[in-house]
Order: sequence, then structure tokens, then C-alpha cells
Amino acid sequence: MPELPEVEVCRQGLLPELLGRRIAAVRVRTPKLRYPIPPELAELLPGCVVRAIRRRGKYLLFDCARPGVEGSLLVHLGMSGNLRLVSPDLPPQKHDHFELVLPKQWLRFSDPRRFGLVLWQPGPPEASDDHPLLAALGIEPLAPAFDGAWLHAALARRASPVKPVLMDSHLLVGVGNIYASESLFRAGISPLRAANRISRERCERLAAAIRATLSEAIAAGGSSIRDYVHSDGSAGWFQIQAAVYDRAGAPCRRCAGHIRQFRQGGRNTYYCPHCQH
DNA sequence: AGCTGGTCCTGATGGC
DNA sequence: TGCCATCAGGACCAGC
Repeated sequence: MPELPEVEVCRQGLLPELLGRRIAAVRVRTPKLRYPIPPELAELLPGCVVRAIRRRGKYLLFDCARPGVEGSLLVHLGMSGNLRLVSPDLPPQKHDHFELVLPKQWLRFSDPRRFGLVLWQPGPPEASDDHPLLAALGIEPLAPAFDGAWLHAALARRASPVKPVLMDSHLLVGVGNIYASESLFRAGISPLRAANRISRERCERLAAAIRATLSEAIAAGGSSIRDYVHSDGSAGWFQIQAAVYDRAGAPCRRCAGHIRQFRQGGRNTYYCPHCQH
């Protein structure tokens, strides 16, 4: 399930391959994703050069331009999506929904569960912030502005347990179910604790834990970037060594107590009751 | 305004 | 072996 680190590694991997390349054609096989793929992409994109690849939260933005056309291709991988560079002779598979035809290789979007999306935002790169899906997004956890003070102020307004609050993309982006549990373990904070009852000091630790968890996953993914981008499709997402996620009943790596699992906001939460308060 | 639960989709899993 | 029910997950959305 791609979270922020996976999306960022995807961006970094595609960057050298796509930057400055000209799009020859577009193939839409399954327009029905989370939102329909706009049919006008087939007329807009051919002839466009990829000027930049940016990331906002878990969204990827491919800035494209040619005389008379400027805009950004907005891509979200949902939970089962991936973008791969494939050679032109590789036949499309069942869940390959969208394709950019490039000079030597094609960029193929595949997403079995179709929670992802491919959309178009017209205008210069700055205009992409205006897109309805991006306009309301919260802070980037890897941006300098995200720190303990910011987090403390943001959590002060929320009475819910902290874990689902951390996953609220309107507050901060990119922290999904896995990294929320992992970051809380790292900070020693219980996922059940009310968000507005975490001290400033512990918010510092939590902010640092979120940054560290995400950064380490990006670094881990970066080392396998080549395999990922050029994978034949069988390879899944790179995995971090999870401390608590999906380890219910297993021994805590810190205290050897049992990792506990419970349902929170419709999601599974994992934590160590001994190490987290 | 914040919070809850429903929704989309398909592959994996487990019970019978 | 096959069939069915359940679950997972991001993020929007309606309804408090």
C-alpha cells in the first residue's frame, strides 16, 4: 500500500527517465478509476514535454507543456496502484489502465483495486494547488514548518484519539495506517491517547518520529529504486522493518511484551501497551 | 467545526 | 475442489 515514502521513491525513480521527454500518445484502457480518466488527455498530452515531477502528499504531479497547452497530470496510486516504465513490446495486463507512450519506454499505470486516479489540472505548476483535491491538504511532514510546535497547536483542536488524527490528510499528509502506528510506537505514545492531551514536549518527539520514520523508509526505498521502477510487475512495495504494524501477538522489539491489535476508526491499530502511554 | 460511518474495488484468506 | 463471506486500505462524502 503506497504511502508517502513509496510515492516519493516512485517520483525520484521516474524523474531521470521522464524529465524532458516528449509524450507521443496516451492510451486509456479503463477510464473508471476513483474518478473517470478525462478523455481529453488523449488530445492534450501528445506533443507535451515533461517539465517536472512533483509530489504533494500522496499525489504525483507531472508538469507537462507544449505550445498552447500547459497543465499537470495528477496521479494518485490509491492503495494498490503503481507506475512502471515498460518496454513497448510488453503486452498490457488485466489491471493496466493508463499509459503514456514515450520515445523508448512507456509509463504504465496499473491498479487492481482502482482506488487510484489520473486527472488533469490545466495551467502553470502553481495552479495545481488550486485543484479541489489538493487545495485542502494539510502540511507536508518533511517540510521544515512541520515541527513539535506546529503539531502541538494542531492537535490542541482535536479531542479524538491521536492515531486517526495523524491519518487525517487535511491536517498533515502522507501518514497512512502503517506509518501512524509505527510513528506512535517510536514516540512512545499510545494510539488511544486524546490528541489534545499530549504535551508540547511529547509532540516534539512525535513530530521527530514521524519525520524519521518517513525519511528512513524513503532511504530504504531509494536503494532499491532501480528494481522498483523497472520491475516486471511481480515485485511489491518495499517494506520497512515494522516495529508494531501487522505484528499482533508478536514480541515487542523493545520490551519483548506482546504487541496488541485493535480496531480504531475502522482501521487496525497496533501498539505495545508497555512501551506506549 | 469535528467526528463517525459508508463507500468505492478486487485479491487474498479462511471456513465449510 | 469450489464456493461464499470477510477483510484490507486512502480519502471523499453525507449526516450528525
